[in-house]
Amino acid sequence: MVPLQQIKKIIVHDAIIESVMEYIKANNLALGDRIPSERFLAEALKVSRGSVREALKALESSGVLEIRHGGGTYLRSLSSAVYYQYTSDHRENLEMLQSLVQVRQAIEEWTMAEAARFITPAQIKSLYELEKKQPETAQPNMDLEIAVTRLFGNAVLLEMHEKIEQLWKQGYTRLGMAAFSPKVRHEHHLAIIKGLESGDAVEARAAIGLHNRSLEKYIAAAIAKLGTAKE
Amino acid sequence: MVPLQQIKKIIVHDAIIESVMEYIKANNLALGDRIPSERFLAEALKVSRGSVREALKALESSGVLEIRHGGGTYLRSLSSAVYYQYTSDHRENLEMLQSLVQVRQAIEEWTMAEAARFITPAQIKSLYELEKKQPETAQPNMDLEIAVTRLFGNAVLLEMHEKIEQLWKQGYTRLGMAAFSPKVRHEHHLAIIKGLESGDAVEARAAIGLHNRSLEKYIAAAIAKLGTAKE
DNA sequence: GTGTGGTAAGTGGTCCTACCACTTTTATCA
DNA sequence: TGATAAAAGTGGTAGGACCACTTACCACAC
Repeated sequence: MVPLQQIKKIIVHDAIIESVMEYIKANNLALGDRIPSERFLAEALKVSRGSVREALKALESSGVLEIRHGGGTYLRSLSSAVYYQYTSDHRENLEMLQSLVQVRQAIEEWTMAEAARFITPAQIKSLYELEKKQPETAQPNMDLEIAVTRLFGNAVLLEMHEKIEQLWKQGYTRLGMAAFSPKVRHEHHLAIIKGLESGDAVEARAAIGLHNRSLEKYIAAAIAKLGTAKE
Repeated sequence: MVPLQQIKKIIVHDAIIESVMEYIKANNLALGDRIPSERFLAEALKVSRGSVREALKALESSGVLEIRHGGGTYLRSLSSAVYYQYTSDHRENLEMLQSLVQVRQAIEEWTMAEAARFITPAQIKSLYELEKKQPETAQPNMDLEIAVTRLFGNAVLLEMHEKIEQLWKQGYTRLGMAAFSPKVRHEHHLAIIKGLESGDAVEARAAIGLHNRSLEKYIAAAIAKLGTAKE
C-alpha cells in the first residue's frame, strides 16, 4: 500500500515574498534599486494585486523594502538576518557566525563587566547551579551569558541578546557543525562566573573575552578549511 | 514671515496598526488571546478589509500576531521593542530611552575601544568632517557612533546599532522632547574622536562612556520630573 | 537660457464586491 | 448520547474602480 502523498498547500502571500527575494538575489540588486511595480508583479506572477501588496508590505515592515507613494518600491537594506534566512549556503552561514562573534563580544563584555559591580552572592550561586546542570552536549549554548543579561532587568537589552543567541544556534544547526568543545566551554564558563564573583570589572571582561576569542578562532578555522577545500 | 505649517497626512495602514496595538494594550490582552476578526475591525474602524489585512499582515511578519486560516487572529508575542515601537505613552517612551541608553553603552563602548586599535588617520579625518557638518539642531543624532560601527564591515553589528538608533530617534521625536544639548553633544563627540585618535582603547572607552552617562542622567531627570508631576 | 506652471503617464493607497478554503459551532438524527 | 451533517464565522484570493502622489516632459513667459 502506497501511502497517500501529502498535499502541499501554497500560500500565495509567502510564495510572493520568496519570488521577490529570489528576484533581488538573482538580479544582484543594489541598495536603492527599484523593484517592479505592484501591477507588473501581479501580472507576472499571476496573482492579484492585493496579494502582492500584502507581501510587499510585510517586506517593508521588516525593513527590506521602501515603498514610496506614487514613486515606486525600492530595495532599502538587505538585512543580513533576512538575507541569511533565504540562503542555506555554507560559507554565508559561517560568515554570519563570524559576524555574530563580534556582536556577542560587544554585548557580553559590557554585561559581564557591569554585572560584576552589582551581582549578589545569591545570584552567583544560581549561576553555578545553572552551569552545573548544563549537559555536555554538542549543542551550542549561551544560557549562562543570557542569564547574566537577565539580571539587568532591561527588556530591550535582553531581547537583543536573545536574538543573537537565536541566530547563533540557527547558524550552528544549519551547518551541522561540530560544536565548540563542551569541555572547554564549561571551563570558560566557570572562569566567567569566577570573574563575576571577584567583583572586578576588568577580570570579568577578560574572562568573557577569552571565551569569545576562542569561538572566533574556531569559526575562522572552519572558514579557512572551507577556503582550501574549494580551491 | 511665518513659515507654512506642514500638512500631516493620514496613512490608513499605519493608523490601523496603531489602533490594533492600542486595543491590545487597553484591553490588557495576554499571549494567545484573540483579536477581533478582519471584517469586524474594518467595520469598526470604517476602513476596507483589504487595508485591515495589510496592517495585520505587517504585524504578523514582525511576530506580534498569529493568523490562522479560518480560525481567527491571536496575540503571539509582545516583544518590548515592538511594544515600544507602537506606544505613544510618555512614560513608556522614556522607559524605552532609558533601556536604550544601556544598550548603546554596551555596543558603543566596545566599538570605540576596538576601533581605536585599527582606525587610520584618514578615517579619523573623515570623522572630524562628519562631525563638522552636523548642524547644531535639536535633532537627536548618533551619526558619529554609527559611522564608527560601519568601519568594522560587520553587517549584523551595523544593523543592530542602526536599529537602536532608529528606536532612539523615534522615542525622542515622539516625546517632542527637548534634545540633549547639541553643544555638549558636539563637545563629547570631539572627545570621542580624540579618544579614537589616541589609539588607546581605554581612553576611547572613557570618552564614549562619559557621553552616554550624560544621556542617561538626562533621561533619568526627565523621568523624575514626570514622576513628581503625576503625584 | 531659465524657471514657471501645466499636463499626462505611471505608481502606490484605498475601497468594494464576490467567492473560495478552512475552522468552529450548532443542529440534526440514528 | 454520540456521531454526523449543516451552518455560521473567519481568513485567503481575485479583480475592478477610483483616489493620491510622484515623476518626466513640454510649452510658455521672462
